[in-house]
Amino acid sequence: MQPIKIYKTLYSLFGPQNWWPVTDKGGTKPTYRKRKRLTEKQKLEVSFGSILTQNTSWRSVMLSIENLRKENLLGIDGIIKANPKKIAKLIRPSNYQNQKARYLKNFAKYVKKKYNGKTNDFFKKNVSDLRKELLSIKGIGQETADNMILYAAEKPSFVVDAYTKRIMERIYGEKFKSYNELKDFFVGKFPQNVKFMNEFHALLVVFAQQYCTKNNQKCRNCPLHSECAFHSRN
DNA sequence: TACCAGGTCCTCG
DNA sequence: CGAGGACATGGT
Repeated sequence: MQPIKIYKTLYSLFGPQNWWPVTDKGGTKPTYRKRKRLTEKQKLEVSFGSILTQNTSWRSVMLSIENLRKENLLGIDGIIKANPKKIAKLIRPSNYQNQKARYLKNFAKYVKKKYNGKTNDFFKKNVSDLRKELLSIKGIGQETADNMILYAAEKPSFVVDAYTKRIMERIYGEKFKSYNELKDFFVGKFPQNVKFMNEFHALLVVFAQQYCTKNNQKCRNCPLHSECAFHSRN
């Protein structure tokens, strides 16, 4: 089964996901809504969320984001000035709070230093350069970098996460040793446009959570059941 | 109770 | 390089 067919099947089942959830003007929490274009503030919120959601459920991350907003800390300058312990306390719900407080500061300091705090200028760069710069920041690994490129900078990039790995290894019946090996597998197999890549990744997440679970207890009603190598073997 | 959740860094071989 | 440990909360 081609990746494009996986996409079509999941899309017809779940519909558009409209990622990444962000807070609208005057709102108090991130929501999934259709939006034409992100404001600079929203791009920053997506960036922070990308870091906070590392190995953590989105539900917990929302609490952290709400906490940060209450203290007016969803901005470059705010994070730079804030005491690390204060940040850690606010983002505690999303786990690894001390580490992630550092990561947020690293990101903010980088944008401040290299782009005078203008997140928009940073995200205007071409994908290749942007990715390199993101990866140079301690706390931003490959997945977080791709995530920011796709959902904050709104440029084409394929995000590989634990869900993607699990799904693909089951469907295709082969192991992918590294992040890049899995990413390379998809090269040339689907359109390289933002909308498609945005929805594809989001759909894979929803699919993994609802059907392709770790304990494979939900295989029974799986929409990709018949074309899954894992299922065929069992 | 244990296990998992939209990873990354560091160290060691 | 790639494996293995640290990080260290909240939900089920």
